[in-house]
Amino acid sequence: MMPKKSKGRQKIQMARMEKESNLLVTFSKRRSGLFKKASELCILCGVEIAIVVFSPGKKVFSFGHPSVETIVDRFLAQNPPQYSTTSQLVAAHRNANIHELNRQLTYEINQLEVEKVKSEELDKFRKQGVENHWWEAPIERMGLEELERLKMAMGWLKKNIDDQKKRLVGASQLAIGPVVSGPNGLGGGHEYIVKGSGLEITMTPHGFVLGYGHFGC
Amino acid sequence: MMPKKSKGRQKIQMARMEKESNLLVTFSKRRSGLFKKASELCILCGVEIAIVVFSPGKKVFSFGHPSVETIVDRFLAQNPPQYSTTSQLVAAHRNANIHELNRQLTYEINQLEVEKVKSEELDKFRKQGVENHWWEAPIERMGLEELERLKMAMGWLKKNIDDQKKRLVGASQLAIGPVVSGPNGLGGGHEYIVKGSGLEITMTPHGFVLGYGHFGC
DNA sequence: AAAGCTATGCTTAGAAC
DNA sequence: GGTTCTAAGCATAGCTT
Repeated sequence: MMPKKSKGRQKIQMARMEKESNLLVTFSKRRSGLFKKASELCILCGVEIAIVVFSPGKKVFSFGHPSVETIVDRFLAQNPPQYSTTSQLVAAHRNANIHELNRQLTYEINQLEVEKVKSEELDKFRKQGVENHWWEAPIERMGLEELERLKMAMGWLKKNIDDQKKRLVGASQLAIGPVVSGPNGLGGGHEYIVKGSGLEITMTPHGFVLGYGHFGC
Repeated sequence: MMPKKSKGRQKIQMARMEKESNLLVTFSKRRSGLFKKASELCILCGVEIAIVVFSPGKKVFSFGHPSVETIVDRFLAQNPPQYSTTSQLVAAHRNANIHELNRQLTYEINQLEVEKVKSEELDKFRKQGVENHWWEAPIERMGLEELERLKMAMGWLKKNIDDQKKRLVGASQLAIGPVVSGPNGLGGGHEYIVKGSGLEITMTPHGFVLGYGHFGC
């Protein structure tokens, strides 16, 4: 009888691994497994997921569908830190939403500029045959349609930002920039900006962001 | 011979599940599995992970160690959207870092106020015997030490924010609020704020945030 | 250190409650 | 809607290359 070639998988203690070499291998394997599980959850249940991992070597790995930024923005918009009683902090947070709008818009505009580069990078990744998960699939097929929606989204976002800026500072200039809050730290007239539909709809209109996952770093 | 009581696990197609009832059950099971995998990766490899999931019902579920906010902030600080050639957008982004500083500080300040409430909520969760994962472990044991570090971090962050505000607008007031950029959209003197060590060190000093995971919503 | 192997432990689909 | 059970599918620790 042949001796067994391997003892197979052995149980391990749930504690930080001692051997650094094992730890690195395990991290790589389990990170891959985690991302695969996430992708399956996306596919099976049609949900949106973002994962950010800082490796033992402090490098960042991320998984996102449709993108980490999309989900993070929505998370931050919906889980704003609770307000302090300090009026300055309240004022700072009121502007946060305008800022998030700015960032979202800028992000989307920049996608136009970096899309080609990213596409090439993804192609390189795939040709190196690293892995073959669906989130590394060709970006090309979502080029045209998304660009069209993006164009609409941009116009819409820009209008909303401008409207909200007018409400906040009474200014009518279209330039995108920081907005200062009024002197009254808790004035009721602006509250709806924080929790109102204006922000939620504007920030993350369903399907209005370029949807693709990205990987590694 | 007894008839088999179950066919056991059956293979499924990797595509969106048809039956909505099955989809909901699968989402719940697999989300739980995903978070468990993440927690194991945290423990075994000592890494930091954030997961945000938007459920089929658009509710948000999150896993984070030490916290979603910590990791998201670091991710955003390290993956800033590429600059557009549009000067307004550049200006908007320059202020983004100050804003992130503000948000981080505000978040940490507010932790002081909400910690007790969260602790009680977690206790309730545990007493309901929902699950028994480590990230739902008692928050009490990290109360004192973290509060001490938080106190230091607050002073440090406040100083940095003030310093950077002075550089940007020449103002010396300590009030936390939005900062306007100079008229020249691409002035070289402020560039270091975007990528410089001031932000990176200030935003996410290792171990300077309240470290605990949170769950559900 | 990255890729493949294999036996074993872990996850989970389907069903019943 | 949640729980529990079962058996089959899947992930992966320890090896080897």
